Amino acid sequence: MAIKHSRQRQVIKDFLMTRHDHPTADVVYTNVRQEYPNISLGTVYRNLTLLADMGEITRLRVGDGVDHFDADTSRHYHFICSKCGQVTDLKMDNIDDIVDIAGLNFNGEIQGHMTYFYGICGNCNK
Amino acid sequence: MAIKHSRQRQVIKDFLMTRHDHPTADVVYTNVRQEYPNISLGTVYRNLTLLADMGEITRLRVGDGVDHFDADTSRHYHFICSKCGQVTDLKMDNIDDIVDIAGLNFNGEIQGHMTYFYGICGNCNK
DNA sequence: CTGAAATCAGTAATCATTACTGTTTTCTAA
DNA sequence: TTAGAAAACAGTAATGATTACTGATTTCAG
Repeated sequence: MAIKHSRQRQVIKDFLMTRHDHPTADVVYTNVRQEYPNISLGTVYRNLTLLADMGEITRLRVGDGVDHFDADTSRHYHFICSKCGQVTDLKMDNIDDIVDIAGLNFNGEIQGHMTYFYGICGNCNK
Repeated sequence: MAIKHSRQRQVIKDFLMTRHDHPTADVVYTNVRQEYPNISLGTVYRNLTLLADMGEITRLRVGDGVDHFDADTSRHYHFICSKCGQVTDLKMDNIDDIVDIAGLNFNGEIQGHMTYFYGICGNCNK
């Protein structure tokens, strides 16, 4: 199943690259729709999954029951506000060494870890 | 809304305390059903949520799209196998200090973090 | 330029979870 | 002990995110 170029996938990725707030599939859909009025929600989901599988974007699961997507594929951490649900990037070093710590007493192969932080964001905290 | 005792809630919690594999609501349902044949799935969900809100059990979100539940409310970390989906406890110290690290350059109040590890478990790795 | 493969739009189906409703259970206080 | 208000229940319908299906359209190698 060789991957062929698709206008829709390009538009989706282009849109995602303009945003730094980790939109959900539905937000991607309604926005991309402005410029590509009859794109279908299924297409958005399929391409987000495809892009994520290809490593061109990242799928984010921050415990709110909805997947978020991020065009920034560099390893970094996220914060989700318990009040407004906003997802923001955190400026901090990677803590990959905790994978080693976790593996010390574990019989199996730990390939990675997922960490996110939660609390009240600056806006909601005023 | 004072909380009243309920036979069903007791049975659910009792069952959860016998398991150390972090079952999902559906697994709780089918098992509790053996001993309480006409308990409803809604009751299981309602009571799992209630118990979690009361802090008597923990709701686990390990990125597989399904909530898992744990009668062990002590702070500890989890590993989820990418192959079989099994969730197991990890024997390691807490790394709460990463909340401080994360908060260094962040404008807002970080209240906690959620971390889970993934990879291939000992069983699947054979 | 052609045709097989990939992708699409639109829609139906799935799956976990929550909401609703009329009935039953719990438990306080009379 | 018992009445009755509040809480919880069983059963079922609804929701919301995501995936699967289908016949039409697009892509692109030869």
